[in-house]
Amino acid sequence: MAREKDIDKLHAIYKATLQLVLKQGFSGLRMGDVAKEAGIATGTVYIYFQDKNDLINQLYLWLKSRNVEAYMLGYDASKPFMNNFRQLWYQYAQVSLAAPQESAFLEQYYRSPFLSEEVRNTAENMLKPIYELLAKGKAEHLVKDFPTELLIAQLMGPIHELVKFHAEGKFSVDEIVLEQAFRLAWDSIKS
Amino acid sequence: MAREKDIDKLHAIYKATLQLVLKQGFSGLRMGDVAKEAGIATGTVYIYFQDKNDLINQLYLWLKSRNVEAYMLGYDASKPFMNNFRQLWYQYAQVSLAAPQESAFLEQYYRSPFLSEEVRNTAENMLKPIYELLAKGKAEHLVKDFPTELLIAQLMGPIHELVKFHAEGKFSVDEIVLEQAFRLAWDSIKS
DNA sequence: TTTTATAATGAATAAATATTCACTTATCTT
DNA sequence: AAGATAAGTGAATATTTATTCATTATAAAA
Repeated sequence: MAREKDIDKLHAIYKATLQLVLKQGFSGLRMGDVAKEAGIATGTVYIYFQDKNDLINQLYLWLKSRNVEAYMLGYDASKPFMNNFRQLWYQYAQVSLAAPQESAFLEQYYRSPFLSEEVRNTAENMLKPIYELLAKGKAEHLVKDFPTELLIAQLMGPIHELVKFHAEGKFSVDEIVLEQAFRLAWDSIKS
Repeated sequence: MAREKDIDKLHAIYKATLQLVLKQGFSGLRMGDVAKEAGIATGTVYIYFQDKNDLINQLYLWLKSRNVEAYMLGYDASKPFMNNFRQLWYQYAQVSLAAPQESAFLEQYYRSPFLSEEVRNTAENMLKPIYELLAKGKAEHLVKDFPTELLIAQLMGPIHELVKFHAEGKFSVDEIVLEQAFRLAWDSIKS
């Protein structure tokens, strides 16, 4: 009973926090600034989050699940390996490139000391379908019989790196480059 | 004339800072702790560094140059492409794996808002020989004629990713895995 | 409409911590 | 050996900032 929490305020806090963290890093993040940017009072932030650390953890989880949802769109384990591989690779790349700052945040904070073990594990679990897909590719002799973790590193690494280049404006990733990148990825792991 | 700065103290400060940043992140870094860990007085840190930000920037530069020096060891642009490529790839991977935390620090802070533009550029320049090597490989038709940045991303990305896995203890990178990783790298970019 | 539980506020509080500085110590020069 | 210059110290200061809390506003339930 009584008044309910406002989902819009929650989202406003998330957005404000992301923006500030990207601009100034975690150490530059002030709860007062978050509140100001979100258009609410300082104390209100503490109604939605226990403390600063909780806020960062929840933000991470929020962004990560939106992210996973986006690149897993239309994924269906029963489809042939190559279809799923191509689709997943492109979607992961495109989603990452479309919001490079969010990707950078997710990448950076996954290893930061701020994330709780629990949140880290939750994020880890979201990669499961990718592991399973590669296992399938190996079983069908389409992919080199190397450790799955190695293959994952080989596939995700270049995308992460490209996203960073792209975000820095050092190198623009267009359609053509994306196709070239996919070719590199596939040439790399195909058996 | 008069007393000179003590290089051992400088290094002690660097080491203390690195250790603390790795454990608690930049936001958890306290100048008092740095001094304590380095076995000197708080004020002394300010004789060696202007402020906290300067300390982080200088630390980055210090680690980066040691890092580059280590993996560039024995590099000689006049040797055949494949020799240099193999050597550089292995050295980069081994150096990174040998000190995964330092590598993580370098990777993470390269994109952080704390690094000054100048330091960032200096770091960027250190990659030049790698760019030149790949350009040579393309010119000799040994490597796919794709943008150099794309090839760099394809080569460095997986190593960075592997180092992270390795550091987390999620996946142990031994001799065999390293050979497999090299094979993936080469299969990927060879023309 | 009244009651009630909870959201929202933001000034005040409580810490935390970067930085300074008056003073001491060490080392170099003459 | 004396003087000069800069390193080294760490308690005191200044500042920044997370968090609290007394109070008010709001929406759901009775």
